[in-house]
Amino acid sequence: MSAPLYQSPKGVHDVLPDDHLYFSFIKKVVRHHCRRAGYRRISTPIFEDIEVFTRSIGGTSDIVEKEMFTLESKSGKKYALKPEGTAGVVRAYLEHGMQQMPKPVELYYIEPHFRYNRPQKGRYRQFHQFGCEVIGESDPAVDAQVIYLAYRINQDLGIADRLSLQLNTIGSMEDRVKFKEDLINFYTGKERSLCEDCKRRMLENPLRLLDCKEEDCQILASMAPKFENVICNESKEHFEILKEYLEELNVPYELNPLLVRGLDYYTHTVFEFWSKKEGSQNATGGGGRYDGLIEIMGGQPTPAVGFAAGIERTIEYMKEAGIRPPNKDAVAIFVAQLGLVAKKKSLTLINKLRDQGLNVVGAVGKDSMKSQMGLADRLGAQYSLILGQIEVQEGTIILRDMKKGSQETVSYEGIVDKMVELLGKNPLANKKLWEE
RNA sequence: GCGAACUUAGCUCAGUUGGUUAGAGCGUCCGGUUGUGGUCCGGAAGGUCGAGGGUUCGAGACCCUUAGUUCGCCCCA
Repeated sequence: MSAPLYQSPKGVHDVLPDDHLYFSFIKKVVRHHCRRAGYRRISTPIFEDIEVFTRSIGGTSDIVEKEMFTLESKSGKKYALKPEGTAGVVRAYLEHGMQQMPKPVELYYIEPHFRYNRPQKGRYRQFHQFGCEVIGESDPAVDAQVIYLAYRINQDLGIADRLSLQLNTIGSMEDRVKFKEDLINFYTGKERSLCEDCKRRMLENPLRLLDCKEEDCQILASMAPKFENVICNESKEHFEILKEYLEELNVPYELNPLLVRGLDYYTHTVFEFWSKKEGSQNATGGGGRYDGLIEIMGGQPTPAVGFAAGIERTIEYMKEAGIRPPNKDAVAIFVAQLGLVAKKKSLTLINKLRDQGLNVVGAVGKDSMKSQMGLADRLGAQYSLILGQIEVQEGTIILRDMKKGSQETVSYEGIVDKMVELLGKNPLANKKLWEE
């Protein structure tokens, strides 16, 4: 079957068991750190009224212009699959009156997202992000703590030193409007010296003009108006204090005056985690402050900060770093059996072992000892328990250490306790899972 | 959305200037006599060479179309 009848659509992929080891691990680390910092988990729908996104992200952003998966109901209502997390969280915040909650409101999410763009490695049409939002506090200490949380998660995932934190401030919304005007004024009349891309950038995203790699454009960029001259004092001060906090927290960062983010709602602080390696799709995540967004979405003016990171890209970097997540699926015990009576008896034994919190697999549909042991080996079982007709009669069972290759015949009576002793007690054993 | 490369068994890849029944390694399954794995030996299954069309006596190899993947641009997760 070299050409399967069906395959997954372009740019979307199955998450296979081996990759779920990474997914589960990342989820665990994220939950652990968010919980400790007082965040609570939120999930928003996979699709929303399209305006939730167009209004928040900004009509001229790439995401809204060409990367949204749109849906239309039979009655003509327009929806879009969520391309990022913040818009939906803010919508939920306002819809459920979370303004009433003690401030700041701290929320985190681990969710699939969708963008209709041309797939490449690390850039898919369905991808997963974890992220967090802190709503209702403007103090730069919160920015610092959000950045620290992201950094700390990267540390526990083993990729912190492979990433560099790029940091910048983009001022208030007014500052940026003013700066864009200044830039356009400066470049007007100089279009002839610009490359084709920059001519387009001038109309679509003037801030990107400063970032062009063409030599002529760089010369012009070096003479262009400086953002420092436009930025308001409040934003400058906010940024200065943030940098001090980051130093106090020992979070290394690089100032990057050219860092701008693709979503319109950001204000003041912006940051991204970039790979230290050369490459294009190299940001694992990023975020920033969005003090204007809640008002844009119909709420009271409310300051907020957040960040989000891509799980697929994070996994890429973990693999590069040689990080192997723990395998909670590993089989501890394989139960082999011979004869009908033994098979029947083994079914109960398997369940008793499982109830002790052990991962146990039994042979089903395999009759020869040889193929059963072969299976135990390939499953990577630490121990095999062998129950045959003789053992059933004698009230014994064979316990085989697969790694050592040695085995002994022990009493069937105490085998469950013995296995628990050998493999370590599981705190969840014999306990209702909903009890703390 | 633009430019380019790639696409042969489950996986990683061979396949000489177009020529007989398309190969290897790994993996899978089954054996190497009585109830035992990982090594070794033997055997088997598995491919209409991404799909569709064309050129040719003849195409995995050449041409066109299409799909997917990857790289660059754009942008970001």
